[in-house]
Amino acid sequence: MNYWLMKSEPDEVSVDDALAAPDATVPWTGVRNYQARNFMRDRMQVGDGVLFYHSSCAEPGIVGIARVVSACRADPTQFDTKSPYFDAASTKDAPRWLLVDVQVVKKTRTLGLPELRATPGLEDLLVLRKGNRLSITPVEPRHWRLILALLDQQPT
DNA sequence: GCCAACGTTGGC
DNA sequence: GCCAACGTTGGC
Repeated sequence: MNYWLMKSEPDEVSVDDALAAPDATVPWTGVRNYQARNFMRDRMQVGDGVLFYHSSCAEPGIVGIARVVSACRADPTQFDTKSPYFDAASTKDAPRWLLVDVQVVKKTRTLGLPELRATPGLEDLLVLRKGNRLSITPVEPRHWRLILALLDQQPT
């Protein structure tokens, strides 16, 4: 059992969009970074915990708890010529890009970056590190526990 | 819109 | 394999 933080731009897929989907489950399309892909391929397992994070928006931060509900498989958008995620160099025999299905367990309050940064014990959370751009990052169990506790409290 | 940080590409 | 140029991410 591992824990992850997964970024989504709410303009594309917000936590509300995911909640509105059948079974509150969405295919995590559009990962086009090898390190993030390899996390899904090599280390993610069904049942892993996920922090649903909104990026590139007015209030970036954690907005929900989710879980991984499928093994990784080929991301169909890489074969869709009309998709911004189309990759002409990928083939169906050897798909380059993968996805997993993610199910929202519950929407939470927005735990924004300033509050995350101000929380003792989260200094090493990868998403807070300067220059971090990875859309999928592993989350330490102690960070996971701390964040879940924070989400149950009022903003500080 | 700006820009720092990082990833990718491609010439050599 | 090196590394400069370029593209992307994402907070502000």
